[in-house]
Amino acid sequence: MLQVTDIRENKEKYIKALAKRGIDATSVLEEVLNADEERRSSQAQLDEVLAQSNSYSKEIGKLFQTGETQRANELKEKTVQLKESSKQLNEQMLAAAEKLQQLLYSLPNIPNELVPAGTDENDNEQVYAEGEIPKLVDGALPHWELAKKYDLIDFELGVKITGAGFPVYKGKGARLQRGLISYFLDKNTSAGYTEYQVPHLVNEASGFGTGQLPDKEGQMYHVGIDDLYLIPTAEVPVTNMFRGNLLTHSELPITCTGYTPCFRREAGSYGAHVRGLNRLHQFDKVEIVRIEHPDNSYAALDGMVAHVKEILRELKLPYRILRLCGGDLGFTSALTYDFEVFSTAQDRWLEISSVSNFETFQANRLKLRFKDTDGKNKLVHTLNGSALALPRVLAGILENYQTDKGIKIPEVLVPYCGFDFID
RNA sequence: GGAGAAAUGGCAGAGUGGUCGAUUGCGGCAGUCUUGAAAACUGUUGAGGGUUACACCUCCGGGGGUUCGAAUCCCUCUUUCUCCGCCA
Repeated sequence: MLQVTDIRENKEKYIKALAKRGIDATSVLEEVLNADEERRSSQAQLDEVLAQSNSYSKEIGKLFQTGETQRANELKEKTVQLKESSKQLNEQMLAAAEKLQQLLYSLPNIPNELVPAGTDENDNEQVYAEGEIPKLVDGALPHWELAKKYDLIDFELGVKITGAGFPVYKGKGARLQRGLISYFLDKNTSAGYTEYQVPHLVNEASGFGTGQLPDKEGQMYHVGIDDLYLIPTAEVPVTNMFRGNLLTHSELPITCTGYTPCFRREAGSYGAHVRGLNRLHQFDKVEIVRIEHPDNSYAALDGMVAHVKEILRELKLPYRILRLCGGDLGFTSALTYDFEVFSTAQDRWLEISSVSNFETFQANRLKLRFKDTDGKNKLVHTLNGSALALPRVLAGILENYQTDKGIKIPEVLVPYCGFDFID
């Protein structure tokens, strides 16, 4: 959520920045400032009435103590009217505050200066690429056929017990998944991230905290009877562990990692691009989350990018890094780098990680602050990234490591899998 | 699921209708001492809104009520603890 105090002072900056997302925010921001003005003026009037009322009360107390009941009762009558008007003003103030809140909820984060202008994924800017694209054998298969051929994943079985987008991993396929999760967690913890196991369902307040609610409600599975949401990413429970906290500056940075399944309804897209592991309703992901001092958040973002790079380098997968353009940037993000692995058999890039700095956007909703060295309470910066999302990494491994005899296992994963070849 | 107790500032923990936005301890910050650090001592320190700055307003788990006045009394919800039941 954007900070209204900052909008008040830098309206033009916000209009300019949001234009990068293709949003003309001129009139919305005008409404924001009007609602803010309305809230403040009705609050000021209310405060005045309450101040008067408070001073009467104090006086009445004193009068009773000195036994001047007559005078006290006279004053009591004066407070009746004040009460009535305070009630009215309070309603006015709450209505304006609510309106302001709704307007602010509707506005996405403002992009960082580095974010290129653009409308969709075609305008994303490639900033890095590494790894050789392998030459595959004749008749190389896409991963969904490899999965079937070597009996690694059963998509139909998942359809039977749940529905499309809920695959069943089997045998070496299941073991490879487990190996990847352990490998990722080990990489993250040895880079200093603390491992967490968190709930896979969260309450409404957590959904609001990280920005999934209210604008992306339809993307989460909702358990109505208990009013809980299945998490779309570990980001939600992990970041919300710190909701409402006031940290000391010496506690920063806080770095967490966690493996969770992720649940996404993602309605609306069909065809070859969602075949196999390309898009799922349930998938596994290892996430890294950082809570940072504002001065350090962009250095931290670079550090996270370097960390993910190292993992992909070890896996020897060909990948590239994109800086997302304004039109493709997530609602809550100020700057995002997407990592994509090249799927040779499909001849296309698959997104496997997204690393973002949210600056104060989440922290403002979360009321997650720290006491800085100057004694002032400030909002922290939150960041997170996938390190990594499993299905497409698995797809990339299966496709890029295939030979005419079977599938090789990347060297670093062999100790985690207990085998080096799938045939 | 049933019965009882509780929820207070970053943390711990006093406070049962009127100088209580809250005693105290720890922690934090600043200083003295020290080559430096620790210890000790001194000072300072809740959050939010509002103001150029003050003033002022709100906040003692959430919501509602009683009262001129509520951390304090009443209702309700949530959570935690103890006991019982059930159970991986």
